[in-house]
Amino acid sequence: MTKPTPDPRHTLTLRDVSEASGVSEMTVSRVLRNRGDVSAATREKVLEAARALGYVPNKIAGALASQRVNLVGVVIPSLSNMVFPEVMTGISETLEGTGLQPVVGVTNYLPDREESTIYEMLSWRPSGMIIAGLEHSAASRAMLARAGIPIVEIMDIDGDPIDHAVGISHRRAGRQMAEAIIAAGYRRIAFLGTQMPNDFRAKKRLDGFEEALARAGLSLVDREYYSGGSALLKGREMTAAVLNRTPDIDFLYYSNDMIGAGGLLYCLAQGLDVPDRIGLAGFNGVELLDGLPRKLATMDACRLEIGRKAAEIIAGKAMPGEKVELFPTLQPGDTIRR
Amino acid sequence: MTKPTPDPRHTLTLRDVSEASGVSEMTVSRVLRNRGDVSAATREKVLEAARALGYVPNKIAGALASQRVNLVGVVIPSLSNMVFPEVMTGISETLEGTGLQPVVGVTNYLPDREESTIYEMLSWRPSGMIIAGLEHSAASRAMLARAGIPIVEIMDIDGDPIDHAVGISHRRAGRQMAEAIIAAGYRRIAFLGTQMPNDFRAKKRLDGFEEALARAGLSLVDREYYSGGSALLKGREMTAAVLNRTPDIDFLYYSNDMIGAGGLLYCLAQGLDVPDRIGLAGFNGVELLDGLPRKLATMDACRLEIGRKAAEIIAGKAMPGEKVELFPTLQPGDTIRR
DNA sequence: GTGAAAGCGCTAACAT
DNA sequence: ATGTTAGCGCTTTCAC
Repeated sequence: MTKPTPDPRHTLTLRDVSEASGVSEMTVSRVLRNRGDVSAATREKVLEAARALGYVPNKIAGALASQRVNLVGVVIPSLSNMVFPEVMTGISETLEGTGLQPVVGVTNYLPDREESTIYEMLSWRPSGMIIAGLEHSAASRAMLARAGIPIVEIMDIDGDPIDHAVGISHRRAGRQMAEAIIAAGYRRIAFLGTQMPNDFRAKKRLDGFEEALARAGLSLVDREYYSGGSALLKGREMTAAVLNRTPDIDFLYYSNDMIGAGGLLYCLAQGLDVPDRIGLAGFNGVELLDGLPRKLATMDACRLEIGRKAAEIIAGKAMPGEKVELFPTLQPGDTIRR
Repeated sequence: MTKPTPDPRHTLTLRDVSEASGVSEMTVSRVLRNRGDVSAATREKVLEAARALGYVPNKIAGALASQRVNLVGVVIPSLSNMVFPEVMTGISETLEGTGLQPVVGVTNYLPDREESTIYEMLSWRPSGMIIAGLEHSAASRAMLARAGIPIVEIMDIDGDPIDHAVGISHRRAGRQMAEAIIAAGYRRIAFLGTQMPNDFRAKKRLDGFEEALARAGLSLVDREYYSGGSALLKGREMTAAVLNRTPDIDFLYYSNDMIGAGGLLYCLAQGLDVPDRIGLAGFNGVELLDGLPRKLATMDACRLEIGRKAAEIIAGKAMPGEKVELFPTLQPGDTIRR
């Protein structure tokens, strides 16, 4: 009298649930998707059977049949620098409840990887794509433009978006920071950044920064680049190197908060008078800074808001113009003279 | 004489490439997958046509037909604490070149979200799943066990894996740290952790830690939990609270390096003699510590190695036993008396 | 080396 | 409220 247990090595299909419940495949499908009118009785029978069997629907088949995929591709350069996790939070939060699911791809700032990641993602026919930056290979742009889905380029608005863009002007952010520094009376200003040839946003910030310096008749008195390793440690080392080489520097502008924090710890350890003898500023507004002995000047990159807005566009909750510009706030902290 | 440009609003299919190149769909498919014997001439024709049209294959249809999906589901609780990004790096590195692609889902330590993430992922019929932790809902375990694909539970080995497990013993890690602390002569020891009811690994570390204390006739003299906010700042605040409440504490054991780093900065700012008057230790071995003024004692969680090993199992490059145990090394740094 | 036919597991559209 | 039919865009299998 053994019930014929279904072969556990066979992945279950709608048909199995249909047979187990004595209801047609179509009605089973309706129940499982909460679609159309199904009587409470059949509904119960079906759910019961599906649960008992441990049925997991096959979205591949569903997607092919319905031409609908509830996935949103998200392509970002890195996960390790505190900025993209927060963007992801904004995206996930907003997608929650829309039935859409983010799928993340990381490119490590490599254009080739970006291109293949985009290709790979598009081949799954997602409902939309969110991509960091406005600089992409011609092939990438072409693929995205042809895909027939909403494309949102995030973080940056200094350039021409393929479809939509949500971000800040990094050029302007650099300019603004330079103006604040100059207004505070600093004159011998150095730049310290990570060597990332493909970090176009850092480059734009520096461009804007130097532009504002030039307008004030100033220029950078030194600059230092590093790559790899612990950002905090690198910040220390770079700062030591620059201050040894050019002792009369009175301001250190960092391309991001982590190396800025390293620099700040170094200056404090050296007993330098911050911000009177020397000022410092970073970029991003990472919450890490809240725990430091002194608060580094920085500029909020609007990461959470960017994630939210981008997701809203994909979810059709926003009917924006081509570009959505957000405006970062300068947080002077304790490292710029007042 | 206008060439009939294909409707750009229509997503391209193999058929379009077939017509454009005058080669059968089947042969086009072969070329695009580098399968079987195709003459160099046809090959060129096909690739040319595909490129010209901007064809992107439809993996949904491909997967349905071939019953093969090159995706590996990775389910982790968080992206923001430095530990999982490194695990991801290990996974990506190892999957590189195998044709497999990781797809990440984040659960925020919520069992319900974990369950739905697993369900969602399994419904895409991935080639394997990598999941943080050994504690899952009964439904999650059942789904995974039934899926018929390799399942690797990572980070922890204190428990019963569904299929494979790769990780360290957190219980033992806690024990080891306690033993080192006791051996260094500390006796009034407090614990500081983030309030995460579902962080089972932190809990196991604490269990092991207290077990070793008990064996030495000791017990925690104080404990403090916090949740949310900047970990560095929380570390500061918790440390201040504990030291005010129990001034004669001589050692602070933190559940992770970030709050430990905050505590260390606090102690140094207070002018406390570290490690003689008071010692500190964290957990994880994050590279961030390299940039601090003094190096926090910690224990490497073998994150990169865990990611690599897990991916090797999925990729079939390793034929391991059920559990793969890795052994973290204790890094005494500058905050434990020698 | 190339092509034709069948079908993967599901859902849209149309019955009833 | 439920069932039937005809694909979705590929790949497998087999034929030539």
